[in-house]
Amino acid sequence: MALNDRKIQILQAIINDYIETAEPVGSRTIAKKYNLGISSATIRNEMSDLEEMGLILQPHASSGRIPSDMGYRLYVDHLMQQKELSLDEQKYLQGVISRDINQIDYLMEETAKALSLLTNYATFISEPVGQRTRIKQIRLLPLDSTSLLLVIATGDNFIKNHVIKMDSVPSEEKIFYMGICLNRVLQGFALNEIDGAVISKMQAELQEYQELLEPILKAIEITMRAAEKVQVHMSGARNMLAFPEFSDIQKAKSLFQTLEEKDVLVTMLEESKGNDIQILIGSENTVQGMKDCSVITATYKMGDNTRGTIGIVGPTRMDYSQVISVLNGMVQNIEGVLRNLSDGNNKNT
Amino acid sequence: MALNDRKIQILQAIINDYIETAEPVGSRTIAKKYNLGISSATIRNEMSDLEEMGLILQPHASSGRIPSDMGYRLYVDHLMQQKELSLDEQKYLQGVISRDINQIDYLMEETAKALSLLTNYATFISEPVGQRTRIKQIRLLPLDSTSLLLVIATGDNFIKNHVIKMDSVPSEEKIFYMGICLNRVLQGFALNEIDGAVISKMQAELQEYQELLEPILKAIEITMRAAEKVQVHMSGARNMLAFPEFSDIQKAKSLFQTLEEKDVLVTMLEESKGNDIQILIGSENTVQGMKDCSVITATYKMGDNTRGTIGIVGPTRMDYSQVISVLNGMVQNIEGVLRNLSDGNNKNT
DNA sequence: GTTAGCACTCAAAACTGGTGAGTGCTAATA
DNA sequence: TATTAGCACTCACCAGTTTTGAGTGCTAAC
Repeated sequence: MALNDRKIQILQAIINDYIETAEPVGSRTIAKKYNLGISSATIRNEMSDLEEMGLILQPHASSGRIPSDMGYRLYVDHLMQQKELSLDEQKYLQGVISRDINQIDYLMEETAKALSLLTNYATFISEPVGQRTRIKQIRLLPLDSTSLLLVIATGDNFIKNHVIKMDSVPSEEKIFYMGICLNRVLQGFALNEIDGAVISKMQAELQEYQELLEPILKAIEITMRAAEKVQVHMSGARNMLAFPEFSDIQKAKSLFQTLEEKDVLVTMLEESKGNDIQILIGSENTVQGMKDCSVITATYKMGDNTRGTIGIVGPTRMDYSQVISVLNGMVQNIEGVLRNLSDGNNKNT
Repeated sequence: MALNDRKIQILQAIINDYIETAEPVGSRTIAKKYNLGISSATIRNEMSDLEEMGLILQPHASSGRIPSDMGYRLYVDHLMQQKELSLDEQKYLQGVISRDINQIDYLMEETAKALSLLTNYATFISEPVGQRTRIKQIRLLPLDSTSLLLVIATGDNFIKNHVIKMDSVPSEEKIFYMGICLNRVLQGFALNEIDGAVISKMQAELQEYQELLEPILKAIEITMRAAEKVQVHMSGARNMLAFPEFSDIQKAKSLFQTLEEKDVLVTMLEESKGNDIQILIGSENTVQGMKDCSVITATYKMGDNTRGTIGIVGPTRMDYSQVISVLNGMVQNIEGVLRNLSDGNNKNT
């Protein structure tokens, strides 16, 4: 059975209508609303074919049809046309980032909020991550008479701190010197590369402060492990409650459970990293609890190999083309802000 | 009309039953279940009085009674008896924190998760904050040929970083020296105290690096503003969906909206800071969107004046005494972990 | 190949009466 | 005088029935 033009028109009509109304679409509706020049009976015959091909399905015997995941896939891959952002939306996008945001985590927070407001779906976003496993700079600073601060910058200029408590802290100069030594030895290393050889080297360099070495090494391990953990921000989960798909409390609850699991979200974002735009429809999602949703992800870049990912979660009948264009717009914007932030917003103003 | 013993017994019965079942409680139920030695008719008369006093109310003409906010208030203030933690719960509490958590934000995250699991309500928690507006130590570190790292430690050992971009970064020694100067001048100051006098002093000290002063000052401002913003972690919002009170999607949505607003949560926690345990019942909440809920907050301390707050949100018929005992237990635990974390978990092991 | 027409299906809405948990009131009782 | 038994009444809820309407598939005619 061939997927001729007319079948495609009908499929498109069904998808458009269902995205809009969330109600199964019947042949008469299509005949009346989209004047394809054929009668409802003919549409019925075609729909019967489309169902046989697995592109649409019937929730129950005497109801209209809804698109299947496979139907959406066909739509997304071949039928959908890119939507342009409305002026309002463009303006809003600009507005959200025009404020001088200069801390990455606020930028993430604001972006997630804006996207969930703009799309009415749920949004999650991971911060830009590059060479985060590798030590770029490592230093020590005195805080007070019993605490020392360990500062580690990773390859992607991500900074992580750790306060080390001890009985008494050496003088400022000694600490400075220790930090320099530490840095000389460990610069460029990843945590799993710090083996016996490296440690002996450190012992040699820091001979005077043997007793401090152990707590410092432990602090480095803790800090690097923490640095490797990627932060993810989530917003707009409540939007999902507005969709009839989730008026069943049980379904809503299990979706919310998934959305609260940051580890799961990170994994999802990791998996799609690299693709400019990735779309996973319903059952295509590997994560349980997302099988009733579609997830669209977009990757943004910040120089080099430093990247982050944005994900939008909606019902399978989400407005794919709108989400994609908003995401594209937002990626542009974030990249702009990050560029501005990383090469000197301090110079102007 | 006096609130005699019998009335109190009846009120208590109504509250207990309603907390358990979420169904309006009738006179016959009370007569059968709680043998107070009086007939349902007598109970009806007493209930009529209790209603007149505003302690209970009737959802509709021929239904049983439910406690009013005022009724809960009386219960919480005078009738409720402290519940002991079950062994399982005590064990769980221990287990949650026995893992070696050494980053404050993970501790917050884990605590919120544990509490929402343990109580089946929603939990939010603010990190320990003390002298966060005051600079305790300030330093500069070189990151690479075009970026400088500003590190600020505030009075409560909270660390905040900021990467400053510039055309070229001076030598390590010069930066070290600049950092020391900066520290000498600014130590002990709050952002709003850095006035003309202080700035001229800095200009004098850093004469050689006039052109760096402006970006550094700007970075200090940004960083201190960010430091002042208190982080809050939220968990278990989905639990609220399990309660019949929120089976109305609209109500659920507006509650979720409030729970997603971190600023609102911070305000709520701030307002209750200082009180060991604070209970706000239904309409007593100033925050719109929480008027159908009760919020119990507890303050935990970390030496000096450094404090954080935990909040538990549930329906007004929440299990107050259980939540209070769990909160008390958790405060003990957190304080333990923080104490351990701040006076040298690095020494042992 | 297309369409009009018709019998059929089935979910959802509207209506029905019955049930039961609750009330308030009153009169009898201790 | 406080308590209680008894009774009429209310009203949400449930189960069953009917009605409605949007939908289908099939068939015969164009």
